[in-house]
Amino acid sequence: MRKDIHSAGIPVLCVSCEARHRGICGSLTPDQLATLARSSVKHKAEPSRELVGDAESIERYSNILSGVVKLSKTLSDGRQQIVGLQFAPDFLGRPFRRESAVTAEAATELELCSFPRAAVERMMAEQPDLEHRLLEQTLKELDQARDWMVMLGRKTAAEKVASFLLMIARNIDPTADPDRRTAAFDLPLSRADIADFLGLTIETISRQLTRLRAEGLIRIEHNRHVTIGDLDRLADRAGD
Amino acid sequence: MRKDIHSAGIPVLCVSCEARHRGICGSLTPDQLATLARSSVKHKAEPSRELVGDAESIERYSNILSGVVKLSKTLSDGRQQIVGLQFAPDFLGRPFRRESAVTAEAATELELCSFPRAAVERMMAEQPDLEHRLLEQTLKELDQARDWMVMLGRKTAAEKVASFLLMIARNIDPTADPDRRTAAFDLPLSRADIADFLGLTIETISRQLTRLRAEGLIRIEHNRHVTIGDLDRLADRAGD
DNA sequence: CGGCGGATTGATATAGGTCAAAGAGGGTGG
DNA sequence: CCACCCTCTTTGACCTATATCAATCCGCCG
Repeated sequence: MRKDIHSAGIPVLCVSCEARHRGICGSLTPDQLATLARSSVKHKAEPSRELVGDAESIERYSNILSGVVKLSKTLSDGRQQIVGLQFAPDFLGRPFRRESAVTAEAATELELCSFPRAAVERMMAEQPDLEHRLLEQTLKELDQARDWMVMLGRKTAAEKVASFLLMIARNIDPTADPDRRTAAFDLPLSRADIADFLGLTIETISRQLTRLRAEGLIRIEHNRHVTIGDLDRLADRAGD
Repeated sequence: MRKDIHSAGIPVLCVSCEARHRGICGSLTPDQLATLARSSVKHKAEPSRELVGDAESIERYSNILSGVVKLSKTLSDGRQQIVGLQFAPDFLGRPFRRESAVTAEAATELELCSFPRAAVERMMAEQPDLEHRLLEQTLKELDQARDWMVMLGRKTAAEKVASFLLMIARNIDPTADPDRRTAAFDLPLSRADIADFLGLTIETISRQLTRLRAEGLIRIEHNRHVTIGDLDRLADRAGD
């Protein structure tokens, strides 16, 4: 019965949706949610599928329901840098701008719930709390971006890789116990992506990972599955 | 007479204030502006004066009226990275958090207009447009941070220095003609600061500057005053 | 079994860091 | 007014972390 009370008037599409609680949809009234749900559509995307191109006009915004999105920028000669990773239930898209400054690409299998730009903008105008949530997420992303700037500018390759593993562990280890000592997960990124994220080359990534493995700090199976035996010990290698 | 019409009801403190137009105060009604002005205070700060310490609680927010603020982070062993520069009429402070994640320090002579935290938060609650402006500024800062991540992760020392000079030129050259070919300004940062900003050492900064000078792309007088003869030619060196 | 896209490993090169020594102003006190 | 000093900057010589180039290797799919 409790379920009925709580989901009264909640669109079917949204009933079991994570974004309704921790995501931006949490700021909407049942009515608004219903309106938005009418023009929204859930869909999936395969790894490496490009969601929004650099300098491409933005016609849809999305919530990430599961998976990881990578945001990247490319210099004219092809050098690439990943400038953000987004996880469920983040909001994907750059409000108030006709075109994106980054390329958004599925890093893993992805489930998205997308809305037409106009619908989101209308909601934003009539529901200030939506803007508030967006501001909160944007501030969080800015804080993260600044942490990464320290990492990019001042950390050694070894520290970068350790920091990266910790960041992933915190964001996608399914065993979401906040004060655990251990973690295990599938890397959402290839070695090439990790390199583009850390500002290194794929060879350096590989060498640092083997070093950590040799020292018994991590285990790697099937190239992608990582187990961290002691998060604190790894954190000591992260530099900050 | 026009002046009278436009400044009707505008607090004396704010009449000639840039932040009332381009800054966040532009979102306030004359009434709200008056209320805020009552608890706000204009003041100055000398270069290298620390405004907000890392992990320090935030009691005041400010508008930057003139000068440059540097935001930095420091690793436990002292390595430092500048993660943001703010110029007039930016809003200074991290909303919705009891403590700052960065150290804010005056890079140059500074004029600030500060408000108690409570006053700003009250305004924010009653005037959604204020949050909107804040969101806009935060998104702008995020865009910048991402550009810098590309710079930190993927550009060479030469490209970093060129990018830095262009960034400063765009932000503080007083001759604010947008489609000019040339620029001149005083560097708001010492070589050490530039190094901390670009993730390099002060020696490398110095060498790259002398190289640019030797090639006739820039002139430097009194260590701080820089003249860029041809912005486009310098932009070719910036990499993107 | 062969081919193919990662990933690892090794040998070598180099951009930028480190260490050390001079300049270059610019303020201060005699 | 000059001599000294202090801080910032430049320049030079050398070193090292990471890039680059080049083989394998490994798992997987046809």
